[in-house]
Amino acid sequence: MINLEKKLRAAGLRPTKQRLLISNYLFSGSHMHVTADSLYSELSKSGVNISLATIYNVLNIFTSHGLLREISIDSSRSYFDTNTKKHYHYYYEKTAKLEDIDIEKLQINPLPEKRNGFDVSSIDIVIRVNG
Amino acid sequence: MINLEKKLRAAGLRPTKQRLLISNYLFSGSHMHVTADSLYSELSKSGVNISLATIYNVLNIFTSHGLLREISIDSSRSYFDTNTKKHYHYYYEKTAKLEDIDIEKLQINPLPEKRNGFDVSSIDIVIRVNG
DNA sequence: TAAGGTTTTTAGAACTATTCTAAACTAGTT
DNA sequence: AACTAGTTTAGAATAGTTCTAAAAACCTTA
Ligand SMILES: [Mn+2]
Ligand SMILES: [Mn+2]
Ligand SMILES: [Zn+2]
Ligand SMILES: [Zn+2]
Repeated sequence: MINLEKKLRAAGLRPTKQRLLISNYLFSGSHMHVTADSLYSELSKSGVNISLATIYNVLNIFTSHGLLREISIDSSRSYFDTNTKKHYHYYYEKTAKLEDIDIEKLQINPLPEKRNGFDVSSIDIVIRVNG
Repeated sequence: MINLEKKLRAAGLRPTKQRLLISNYLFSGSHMHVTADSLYSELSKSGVNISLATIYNVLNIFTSHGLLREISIDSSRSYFDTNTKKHYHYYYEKTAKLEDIDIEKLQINPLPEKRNGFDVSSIDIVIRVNG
């Protein structure tokens, strides 16, 4: 968890108790996709009680500091992704779960870089499957 | 507007006054992307007063009957697209406006058809530009 | 290590997009 | 015209998220 403190400081964030607990959940294993609610209830389940306001604060500030990426999948809630590298997603409609697609697995031609003089800031691909 | 009545009947929907007015706005010109709120205020502006509840009802029922397609761009609101053919989108972040990308303009390789035994139900691509 | 200023956390209120409720109205059928 | 099922509506309810402002924690400096 000392490396988590470094990670937060490197991002310009104070390593508070709550941020470290959330980081420990999000960044200690493999990549994951969470919603505010799923994060809140997973932490609660394991005895970590952090207010929902803080969950939202931390998800938003982690996102604005590049530790998370926000994904629009469903207009009723936000997903946050611990994988901040470029990649795409499968979305399982029944379970509402996401799965990463490595960027090399899907070629896009031509890869757009500009449109009407504006830079492309991201390319979001979601492949929805009926399962 | 007689063709709009036919269009609604063909979709299995009663051509009520409100549905015809909304259809006239949505389906008489070229394709467009609306939110419940933009549709409500555009209609109001032109003197067509339909309750917001009906706007939502109609957008949802048109979507479930294949006359519209719902797009997730922003977790804070839903967009509805009068273009129901397969296509992709540019999203202008500053103006929050969408622009269609013809499916032939963007090649995806390999085009996924299945994942873990589940059929692909749609492929959503959004290219965000900073303008 | 103790202040002291600044940032963060928190409970609960507020906000906003959307859906629900149930009563009034309308469309299609006989 | 009367009947029935479907639709519209205002307003209430819901749910995800943000705001407020007071208390707590963090970090710098002495
Ligand atoms: Mn956010
Ligand atoms: Mn909907
Ligand atoms: Zn991901
Ligand atoms: Zn479109």
